[in-house]
Amino acid sequence: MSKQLIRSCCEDVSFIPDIQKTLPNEDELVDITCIYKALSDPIRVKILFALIKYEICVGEMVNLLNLPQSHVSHQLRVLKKYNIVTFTKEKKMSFYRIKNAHIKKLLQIALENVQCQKKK
Amino acid sequence: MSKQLIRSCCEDVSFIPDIQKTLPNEDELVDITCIYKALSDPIRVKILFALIKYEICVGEMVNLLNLPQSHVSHQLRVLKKYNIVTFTKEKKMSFYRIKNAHIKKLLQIALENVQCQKKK
DNA sequence: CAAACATATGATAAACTTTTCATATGAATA
DNA sequence: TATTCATATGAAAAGTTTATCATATGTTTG
Repeated sequence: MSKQLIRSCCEDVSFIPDIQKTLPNEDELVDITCIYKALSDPIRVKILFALIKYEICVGEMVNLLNLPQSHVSHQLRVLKKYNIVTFTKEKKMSFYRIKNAHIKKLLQIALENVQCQKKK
Repeated sequence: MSKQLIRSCCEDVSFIPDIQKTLPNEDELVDITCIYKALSDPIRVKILFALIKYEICVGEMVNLLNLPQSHVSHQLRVLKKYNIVTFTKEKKMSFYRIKNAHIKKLLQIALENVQCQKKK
């Protein structure tokens, strides 16, 4: 399934220009990193797995996670800042959901990887 | 394409038991978080994008990234610790590669997301 | 329009990460 | 076997993130 990798070694002919061509540009790298940073906390990941099938208000997340309300709000702030979630206000409440299908896919693949590794 | 989300609100009937059933368990959550933590630094992400098509020795990464060798080694240590990369020793050198296809997919999807968002 | 409620924000201490320099390890070659 | 070279490790300063408390904002209902 996986293609043969080219070997780039500091002693041989340099592949560095070829490698450079395959890399995302600096802005893209930073943006990619921000997505992963948003996903690198267990509370935020728990919130996100909950949001795969449900649209949830902050009070309900507080009940689900058993954490102080301000802590939940701060975590949601990180997720908003990095464009991972969005929300709708309705009555006094804010209902959060995952912003797009890529994010759901990232969650699903990481879970698959973890479950796969466990088997070995 | 995306199914309708169920709305869970702290004022109505509680969906919390249903939500709990959909969540990964605590160990899985931590392991998932570790993958994202490993990917949440621009230098590590740059190394990983390079490793998608190439198997690269430490010295060559130093040339590619223009960073002190010890810095590159420390970053590789993080990637090894979280099971993102593996390596083969040959002569004096260590050649690194991405551990599995899930990791490559995570990189590809985050890049797609970033490129998609930019268009909007 | 005042009280109550849901959510957001700010400040701060504690915990963790990143980066650097110096140095250790261990393999290969002279 | 001594030297050189490639990589890894350790310690420490600087920077970042998380968790908490207190409080602010803004909407709704009495």
